[in-house]
Amino acid sequence: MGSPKVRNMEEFAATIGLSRPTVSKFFNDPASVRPTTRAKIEEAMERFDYRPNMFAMNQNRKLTKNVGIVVPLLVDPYFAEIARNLEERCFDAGYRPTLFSSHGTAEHEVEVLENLRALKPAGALVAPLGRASDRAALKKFCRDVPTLLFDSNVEELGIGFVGSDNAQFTRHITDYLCRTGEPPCFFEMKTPANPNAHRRRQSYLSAMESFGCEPQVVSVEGEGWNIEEIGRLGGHDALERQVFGTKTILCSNDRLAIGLLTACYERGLRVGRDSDCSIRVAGQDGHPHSRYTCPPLTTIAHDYDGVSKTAVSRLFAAVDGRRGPWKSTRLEGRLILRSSA
Amino acid sequence: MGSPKVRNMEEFAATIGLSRPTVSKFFNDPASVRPTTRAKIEEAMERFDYRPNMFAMNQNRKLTKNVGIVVPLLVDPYFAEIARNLEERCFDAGYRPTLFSSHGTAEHEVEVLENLRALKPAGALVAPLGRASDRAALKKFCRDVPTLLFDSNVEELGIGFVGSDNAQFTRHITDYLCRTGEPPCFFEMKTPANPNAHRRRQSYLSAMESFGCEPQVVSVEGEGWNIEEIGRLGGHDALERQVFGTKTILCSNDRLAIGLLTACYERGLRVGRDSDCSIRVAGQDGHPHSRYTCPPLTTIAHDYDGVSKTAVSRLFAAVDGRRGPWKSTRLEGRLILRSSA
DNA sequence: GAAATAAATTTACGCGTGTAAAATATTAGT
DNA sequence: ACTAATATTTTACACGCGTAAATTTATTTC
Repeated sequence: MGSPKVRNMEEFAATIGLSRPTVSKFFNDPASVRPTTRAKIEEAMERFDYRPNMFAMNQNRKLTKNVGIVVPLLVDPYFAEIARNLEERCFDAGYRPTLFSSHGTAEHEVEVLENLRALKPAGALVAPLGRASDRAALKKFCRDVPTLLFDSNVEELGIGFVGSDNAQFTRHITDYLCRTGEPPCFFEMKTPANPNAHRRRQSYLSAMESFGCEPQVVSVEGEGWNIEEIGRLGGHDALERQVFGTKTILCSNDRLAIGLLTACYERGLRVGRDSDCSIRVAGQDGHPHSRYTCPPLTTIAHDYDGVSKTAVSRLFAAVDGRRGPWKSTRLEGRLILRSSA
Repeated sequence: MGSPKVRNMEEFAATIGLSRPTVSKFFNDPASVRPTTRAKIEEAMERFDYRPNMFAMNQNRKLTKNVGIVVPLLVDPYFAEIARNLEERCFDAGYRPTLFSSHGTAEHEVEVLENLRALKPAGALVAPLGRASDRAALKKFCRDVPTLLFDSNVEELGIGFVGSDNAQFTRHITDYLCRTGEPPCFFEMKTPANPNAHRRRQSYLSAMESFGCEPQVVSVEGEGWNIEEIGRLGGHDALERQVFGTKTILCSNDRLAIGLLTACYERGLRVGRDSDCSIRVAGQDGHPHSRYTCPPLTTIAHDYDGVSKTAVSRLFAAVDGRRGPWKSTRLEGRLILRSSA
């Protein structure tokens, strides 16, 4: 208990009778010092529970083990989940991940990038805000640190992009909906924060066209990230005014679908594919919560593991010098059939 | 565009013809330098977009504006939400919040605390893991940096504790359930990760006793943080074996309730307080998603704003030297009546 | 306009660490 | 036991910045 406070590596080294650089070498690689000194250091670590200052370490280090992970918003379980997945993989690869959230605004995004740069990261995994992102700041960051973009692509920045094939997502689920019933109407936000939304709408339009169906898009008002509520209110409005031309609704994303499901519930509409149901609702994303809606939401899920695995391995390849040309990888989604559609 | 790279404050100051400390003073307080030099610096900031290294700044600073926020798990929307709330308040107060997640394990928790300490924070807001936490490490941390505990209390550490009055939560909602129908059965995890769960069970037991009702607790198996699934599986099992003695079920938390709701749905049980419903389900927490379950979940919500406001103001009071004796504040929950119970 | 005073700036050192080059200790070979 | 080769440790400087004390410059007073 009576651990005398050892404030820095200098003092710590002194208590053992070694010089600081020797101890520094030990922390960098315990096998690089003589077994006897190593034992002495390890013994001292028990007595004084000293640990080197992570930030001072990285200050003057040539190659750090830091990896920055930036997501637009942590309160969205989708980002929280993929961030957790990425963090774990970095950690297992011997790197030290640090998570940042842009809080949904471009100002925070550039600030976060600036702070991240100060960490001298070996690399970064960033999911940009998209439309709203400060292109110049992002570009400058990518020029300085090996960066792999994920979730949403912005130009051809960094070492590459890994994300989902949104076009395939929408085409696939639209196809499923067409083959199992009425062609779907597309339910989306008028001004979505995420650029993937545009790609999904485009894909819906072209898919419908190729199936020889008449596309129909319902865009609801609403700003910000409280997407479930936007879906609920917009759903009520659309249902009230009967602007859905069909009984099948494909939502631009799961959070919107969750809100719409609630609107349906509140209006006493039975949702599902059974004959006694009056409406079918499908989402897109494979949101952690989609399993627990009622009825459970039919959706097309991101390949979380595939995306994070590919992203991390490609980043580390670049960090290790095996940097190829800029490359974009878009993974296909997996259709999750549940009872909502 | 042709911004010549300025690597550090020294180089930046040189381009203006000033010494570094002057520029340092400027960044610390722009009003502390002569208006003419201030203009020169600001002009140079435009040309070379230089920003000081945040971590180097804090290295030798007497009082930083850093505030560490530690939560057990970011994938839980409850923690994500309260963390966001706290971050915003810190930011608005002129502080620089940094968010850390313990990833649900004690090892990560001590590591996170250690890294946080290296940031030389002015203060910290930490939600400990609870039972699993490394007491000694937490104690040592609290001794060194002004720390306010939130969500779950561990001994009387730091400058105080701010959280919810779990006893009141359970008593209040138990009271409501008793007065509006059958007394509830308590549905919980056998080995919950969060210590608040124990308090809630105790409160349920004493509340039932004081109402003169026979308490009944159903504890389900399951480790880890995939609580919805634990609730769903445990719910199926309990429903199958008919171990719920009543038609009213109070869950230890909302995530468990969400899982139970899904189990009910899958078994074709109508949930709600209407006469045609066979079961009532209530949760506790006011989880961001509880609004969107179906039926919408009756629950008792944390006073998110109250907790974060109190936590932040008390921390800053202590940071500013106005540190009173250790104090615990437990805020009451707000009953949210929805149709599930 | 010189002296006194106030304000701004610079000098010099410190924070806790990494790292190349120099010095020292250890081991191998004879 | 002695020298050469090698492994280990130390010396010396670097990183990007804060800050007290000393110095310079600007402002006020008479």
